[in-house]
Amino acid sequence: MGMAQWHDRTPILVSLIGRPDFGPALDLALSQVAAFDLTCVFAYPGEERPLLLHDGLRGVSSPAIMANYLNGTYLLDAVYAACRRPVPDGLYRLRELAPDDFFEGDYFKSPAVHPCISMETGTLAEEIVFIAALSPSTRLAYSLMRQNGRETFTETEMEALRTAAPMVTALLAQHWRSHVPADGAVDGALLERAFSSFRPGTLTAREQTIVSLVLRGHSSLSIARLLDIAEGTVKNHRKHIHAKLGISSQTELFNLFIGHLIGEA
Amino acid sequence: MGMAQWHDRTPILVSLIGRPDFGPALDLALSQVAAFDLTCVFAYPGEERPLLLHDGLRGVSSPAIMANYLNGTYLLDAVYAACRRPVPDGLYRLRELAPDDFFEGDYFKSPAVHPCISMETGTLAEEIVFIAALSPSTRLAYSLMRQNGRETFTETEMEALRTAAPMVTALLAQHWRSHVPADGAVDGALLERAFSSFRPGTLTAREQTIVSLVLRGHSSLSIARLLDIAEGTVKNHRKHIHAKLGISSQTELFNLFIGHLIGEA
DNA sequence: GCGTACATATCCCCAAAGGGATAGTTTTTG
DNA sequence: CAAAAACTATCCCTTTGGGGATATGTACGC
Repeated sequence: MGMAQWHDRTPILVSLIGRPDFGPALDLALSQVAAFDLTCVFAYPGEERPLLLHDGLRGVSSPAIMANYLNGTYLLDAVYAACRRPVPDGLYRLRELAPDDFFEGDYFKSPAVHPCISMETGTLAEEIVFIAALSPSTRLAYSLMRQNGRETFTETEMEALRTAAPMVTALLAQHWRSHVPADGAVDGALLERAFSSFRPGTLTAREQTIVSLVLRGHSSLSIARLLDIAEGTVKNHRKHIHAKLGISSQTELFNLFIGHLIGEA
Repeated sequence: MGMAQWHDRTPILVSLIGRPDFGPALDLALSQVAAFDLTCVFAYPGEERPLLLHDGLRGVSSPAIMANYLNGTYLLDAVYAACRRPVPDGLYRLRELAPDDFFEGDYFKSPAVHPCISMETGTLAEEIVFIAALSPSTRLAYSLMRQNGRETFTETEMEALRTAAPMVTALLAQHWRSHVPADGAVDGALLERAFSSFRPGTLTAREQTIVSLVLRGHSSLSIARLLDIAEGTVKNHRKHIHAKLGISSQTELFNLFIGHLIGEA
């Protein structure tokens, strides 16, 4: 069954946390426990679009299909639904996660939506997935797939993979934690407090509003639309802000703010 | 023997990497494999003074003795010598590491130098130590100690601990890597640490260099002059960085980094 | 009433960043 | 050794930001 080999390899996986070859190494180590053909890791952060964190699809899924999936068809994915439900950390068969009629529906059969299932070379024998929580609202999904013509995973294999699951989910979370935007951190209370304690008195209320929007990543045009004023007005405000703070670029503004954040800590 | 319990607990240890309760949890998990009374983790970075990273000494070592050790008597320590030699990662008995006359020398017998050995309550039955490399010149040492009146570690216990050693050393390195100033980093400031822990694995070394310069406020031209490459090359790197991080502007890069800073706190 | 500060808005010009495409050289890695 | 990845470089074109100058409306206080 290969559990001994699995235990032998886990220390190596731990040492590869945070390194670029972690994904391939995880594939390799798990292949000692049970055979599979394709893998991938997606993050489903909050209500945002998924991120492809690891691509073990061997080029079977075209870039166009992947782009489709990331742009919207993921909403129809049973794995996505499970991550939103959410389910506890562990190993799941796709058949368990999917509604009864899933495999009869348009999604599964469409050749243009799923990055893994619908490939030119045929259909999948089975997909199983490790699900790991990164935060209350973010889940990682590590899929193992068997291609057409092969058997489904036996219960013996599943049992061995289930034994490995606690380690797999812990590894997934540790390695990819820093690759996924933190839970609402960018508009969290911490950031709010940092904004309001940033140069109070020097800037007018309106200017503070504009600074906080700039720091959140908005362009002048985007700010103008948000506040329902002209783009030129926003640019003018930014000009005044720069003059007051004694800086001459957005970059310096970010630097001031980073210094402010660190100084507070 | 407890190897089954050990394997059960390692996933929890992995999930605690980077969290404050990792040290105690490691002590607890290893105590299932073999009994011991006291523990501690030191880092020996380059040629600098050691750092006490984990204190499982239960107050047996006085602050004064610890200060002495950190200030200079560590130079006489056999564990320090082993880390400077250096020895390969693994588990060692202190008796193996020490020169033959070590236990007869002034160091071992002095009541004022060793943070663990010389305590009021008596002497040690034995000390064993896991040594893990953090970098070519930095080693971590995780000591397990049995107090007076107990037996030394049996060969059976040592064998069990040696089986666990690859995982233990990998865990040590991962958890405490960010606690020890990077190799040759002059100041190892907060900001430096934040830069180096920003999306590891996603970006190449060169790309990380460019990101850190951009975040410091440099323009493409300024970076080009600093690195003595063409401005277009810098712009190209930035293009690739944006693609990898899934963003499309400097502003978003700053946002990611601010989120990273806040997320770490 | 008048000055001041603030928010709004427009024009022009230049510097910088973003992005597609392509390609030669070096380094890493299997 | 051969393939892959990374680093280097250039061309061209669009979008965004930065800054000078200027102007109108509005709210507040003296």
